[in-house]
Amino acid sequence: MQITLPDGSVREFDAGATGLDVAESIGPRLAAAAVAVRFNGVEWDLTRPLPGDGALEVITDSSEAGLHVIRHSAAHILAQAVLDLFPHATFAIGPAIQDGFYYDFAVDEPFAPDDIERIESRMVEIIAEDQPFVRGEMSTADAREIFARHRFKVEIIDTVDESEVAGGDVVSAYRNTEAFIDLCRGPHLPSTGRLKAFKLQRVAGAYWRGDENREQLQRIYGTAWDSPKALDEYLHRLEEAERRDHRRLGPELDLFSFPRELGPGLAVWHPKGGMVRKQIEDHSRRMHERFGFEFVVSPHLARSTLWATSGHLDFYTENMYPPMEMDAGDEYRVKPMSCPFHVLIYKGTARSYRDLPLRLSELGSVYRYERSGVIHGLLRARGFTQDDSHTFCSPDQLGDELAMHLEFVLSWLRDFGFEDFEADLSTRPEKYVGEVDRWEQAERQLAESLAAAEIQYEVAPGEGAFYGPKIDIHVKDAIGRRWQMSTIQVDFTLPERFDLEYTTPANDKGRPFMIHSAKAGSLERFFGVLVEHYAGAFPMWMAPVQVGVITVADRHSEYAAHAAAELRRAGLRVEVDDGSGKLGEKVRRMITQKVPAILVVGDDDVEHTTVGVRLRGEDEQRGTPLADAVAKLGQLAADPS
RNA sequence: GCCGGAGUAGCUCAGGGGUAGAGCAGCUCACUCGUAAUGAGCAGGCCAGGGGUUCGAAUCCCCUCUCCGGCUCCA
Repeated sequence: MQITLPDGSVREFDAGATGLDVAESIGPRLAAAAVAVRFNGVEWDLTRPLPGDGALEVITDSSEAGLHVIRHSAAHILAQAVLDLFPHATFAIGPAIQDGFYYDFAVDEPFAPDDIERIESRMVEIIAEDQPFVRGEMSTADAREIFARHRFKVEIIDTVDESEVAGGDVVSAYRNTEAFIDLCRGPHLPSTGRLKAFKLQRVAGAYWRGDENREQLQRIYGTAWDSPKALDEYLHRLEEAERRDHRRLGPELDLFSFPRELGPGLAVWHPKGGMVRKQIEDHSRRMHERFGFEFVVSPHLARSTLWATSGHLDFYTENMYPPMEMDAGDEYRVKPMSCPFHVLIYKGTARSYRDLPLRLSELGSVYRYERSGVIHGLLRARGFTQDDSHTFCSPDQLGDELAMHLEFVLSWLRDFGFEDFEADLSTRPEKYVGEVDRWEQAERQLAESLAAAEIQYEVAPGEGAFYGPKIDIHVKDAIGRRWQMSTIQVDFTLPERFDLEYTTPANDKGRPFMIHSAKAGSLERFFGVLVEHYAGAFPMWMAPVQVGVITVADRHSEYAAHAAAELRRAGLRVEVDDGSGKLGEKVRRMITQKVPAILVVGDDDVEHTTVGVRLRGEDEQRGTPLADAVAKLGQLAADPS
């Protein structure tokens, strides 16, 4: 048979040749790294005979697809180990995921930490035995018999049966011992011995099929890589992420805290964190002003009837704090969003097309009753402040407005050191409100604005909110993690619900579009991500203390105060340490507090009106004239505007 | 909310039925020093909260709260 290789060449192989045979014919190194192949676009086991002529690509162990194969195989070995050690256990599903894999089990008793060690040891034995993964196909009827004891597998077989896919009554399974077989589409490693680096990480509860009304299973998470080195690097990345964790750096750098007395998810910002927040807020206001927004302010409470009109009581109640009964029949709710207030500002006057677009912006503090298990530091709090804006525009303005909002968001994110963006365009879901042609206009114009901004994006069909399509912008942080903060959403509902109108040039009544947009998302989450992105070492313009002045000895205090005054006059935030500690200790404190610029003053400096300058990550420069240092630091501390 | 783990000084942690320990941070004193930890002393705790078992509980048991890892959800 004839196999076309990735380089376009065609080679002749005997019937029944496998992907491994083809890989070996190309070269031994490739064959050693191969974990599977892609045959005519379909992933295929390395040792499975190829069915005839076709194009073949080799999937190597370090590629994304290869790691997927490795992790999926690791999941099978995990299941085998668990079924060996826990005869009453039954297994559900075990996919490969980002960086690893998991498998879900139903067991009599939840796994204990030392169970995980035993399971890991058993996996090591299975790997040492180098059992082959043997693929087989069977009818769903036979599969039902083989897996009769495993109720979740039977349920999976049932859904295969119900599906309309061609050949839907045949399933594949992989067997690596007489005792262990698992339903699986594949492909897998040729044998268990090819799993070279894995580690079980933790156990957690997880609902069967992700449905909280169904049985909760025990999920074991693990990670697997193509080599011990890659595994080590991954574990190091995890440690690095832990070191940057904003919940750890927050208290260390005295930025914020979550006093128990306040309740879960409610933070207080300390002076240092508050100073950084002020920089973010100031920048937000500058940017909003530049992009043509006006500033509004709304209260934290409103009558429940407002939330009934807006629809929040229908679709958002479980996230709202319970009502406060005032006088008879007068009930209030704390706001979970600012939109209805801005809508009322729009509605406060008869609007003409000449008023549009009307762009309203607010740093609006909102409170959402998040379920206790989901709270996560500043990244998911119960009280937070959104840099919220609502733009009201006519249909013909929508395209330009969306493009402007996207430009705003991208420019905002770049100012905070994010360069790598991806967007999701979420389109009309099954349950939606509004007219289809408005949806289509909005979706088309969102897509056009993304294309114009040259942002890579994916369409998430049906993932839009019921009230309109949206763009979510994801950024990649310094250690490669993705965060979603900014969002641009078109809304058809609120203008309807509040019956918003404007008078058109033809003296008709038009209904405006409404665009919700948050650039930072919430100041809390944005700040939390920034802390982790910068590992607490904020760029100078944001740093709570921009310059630390340190004395060599007590007799330099007066000169240090003079230098500090000069720096403050230049607009810099300065902290002086003229304590009696040793110089090294004082420098160390400034460095661990991530102060970006350190000035040291001693005898020479007093004599020559100079300072020793030490910038973050650079060597010290002694004898810099004070005036030069002030000028230079002033420049370095300039904000992005 | 659910499953699992954990709460001992401001922080990081040791102790594990017989009356509370270290390092760092803090305070005081000495030292006056040129770029990542000077020395000594002092102070600091209802061992998360409540209930139980016991002659005796930080320690064992039960309940609650909070935090951590997930599930679900999300700015």
